[in-house]
Amino acid sequence: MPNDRFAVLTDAAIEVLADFGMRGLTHRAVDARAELPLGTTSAYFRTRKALIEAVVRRLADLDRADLAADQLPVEPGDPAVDLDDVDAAAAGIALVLDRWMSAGRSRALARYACLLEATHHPELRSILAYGDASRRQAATMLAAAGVADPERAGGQLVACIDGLLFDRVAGAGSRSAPPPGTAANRDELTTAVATLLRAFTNQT
Amino acid sequence: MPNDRFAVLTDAAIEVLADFGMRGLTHRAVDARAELPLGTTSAYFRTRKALIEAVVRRLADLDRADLAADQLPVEPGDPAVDLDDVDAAAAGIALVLDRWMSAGRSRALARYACLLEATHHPELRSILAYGDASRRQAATMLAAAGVADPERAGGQLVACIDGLLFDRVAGAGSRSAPPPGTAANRDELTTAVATLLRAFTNQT
DNA sequence: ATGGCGCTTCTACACTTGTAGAAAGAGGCG
DNA sequence: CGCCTCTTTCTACAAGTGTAGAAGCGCCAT
Repeated sequence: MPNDRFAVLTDAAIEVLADFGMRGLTHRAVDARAELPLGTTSAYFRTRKALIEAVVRRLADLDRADLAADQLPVEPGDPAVDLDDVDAAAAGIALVLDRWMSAGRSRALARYACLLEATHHPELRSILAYGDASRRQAATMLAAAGVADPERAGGQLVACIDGLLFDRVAGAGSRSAPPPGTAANRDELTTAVATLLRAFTNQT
Repeated sequence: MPNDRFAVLTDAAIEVLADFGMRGLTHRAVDARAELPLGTTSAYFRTRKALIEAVVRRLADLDRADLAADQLPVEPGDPAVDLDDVDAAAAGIALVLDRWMSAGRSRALARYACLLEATHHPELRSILAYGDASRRQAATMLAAAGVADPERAGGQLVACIDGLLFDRVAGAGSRSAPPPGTAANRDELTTAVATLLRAFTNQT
C-alpha cells in the first residue's frame, strides 16, 4: 500500500507546519521529520504547491474521519435536539474542542496556517470544504431547534467556537486558562459552549 | 524624521504579509512593495527576526491607536453600560469589525499570521499584548453588567468575536455573506454581536 | 538469468534569501 | 574648501530551497 507513504509524509508535513509555520514547510524538513531519506518528499510531491495541497487534503480527510467517528451528541437529521439537551451537546462539543487543544494541537495549528494560505491560493479553498461539515451540522441542529435562518446562525456559531479554539491554541489567551486535557478545561469549555448554544438557539 | 522610513517599511511589510503570507515576507519583497531601492529593508532590519518584530510592534501600535480613536460606545470605567445599551454597543463593535473586514483586511490577515508565528517565537508574544486591550475593555464592560468572573468571560467574548472576524477575513465563510463595507454586513454583524453580548451578560 | 518496470534514493543545479560589509552621497563644521 | 559623520544604496556571498533527472534496487514474467 503506497498510500502509507503519502500518509506518513503528509502527517509529518502537518507537524512541521505546526512547529515551524508555513515558512518552515520545505521538502527537506518533511523528510527529516518523517525520518525518511532526503529527497523522498520531493519525489512524492514534485512541487511545493503539490505538497501543500496534499497537506490540505489530508487535513480535510482527518477532519471528516473523526467528525464521523466522534458521534457528537447532535447528529444531522437527529431531531432529538431541544433546549434540554443543550448541556449535553455543549459537553460533547467541549470534549472535541479539548482534544483539538491537546492531542490535536498540531492539526489545529496546521489548519489555521492552511486557512491563511488559502487566502492567496484559491485552489486550496475548493479542497478545504473545511468546517463545512461542522457548519452543516450546526445548521441542522439550529434548524431542529426552530431557529430562523439556521444557515447563517450555524456559520456564526461555528465561527465563534473556532475563535475560542484559535484563541487557546495560538496561545494568545494563555493567561490563566486551565491546561488542555484536564477536566477543568473541559468544564470551562462546556459552560462557554453552552452559553453560545443557548444564545444561538434562543434568538427567535 | 527617520521614523518615517520605519513606518513606510513596516506598513509595506504588513501588506506583503497579507498578500503573500509569512513565507512571502522577505527583505526584498518589502523593498519592492515600498518602492524603495533594493537593500533598504535589509539595512533597516538587519535580520529577519528584527523585521518581524518591527511588524508586530507596528501592528500593536496601530491597534492601540485606533482602539483609542474608535471611542467604542463602551469605554473602560464608563458604567453607563447596561442591558439596554446592548444594541448600541453591538452596533459600535460591528462597525469596527466591518472596518477590519474591508479597509483593515490586510492588517487583520497580517495579525493572524503574526499570531500564528508567535506560537513558535515566544519573544513575539510579549510584544503582542494583542487584544489584551480589547479583553480588558470587554472585561470591564461585563463587570459593569454584573457578570461573575468578568476576566474569563471577557476573554471568551473577544475570542468569539475574533472568530467571527477570522471566518470572514480568511474567506472561509464566503458563502453568501454580505460584502464588507456595506450596511447589510454591518447589520448582520450587529445582530450577531448583540446575540453574543446578551449571552455573555445574561449568564448569571 | 535477463530484461523490463515499478518504486525508492541520490545528485545536480539554478535560483532565492539572509546577512554583512563596501561604496556612495549628503549635509554640518572647522 | 576639505574633512568627518551619518544615512542611504549597492554588491558579495554563503546557505537554503525547489525542481528535475539520474542511479539504484527489488520483483515479476518471460
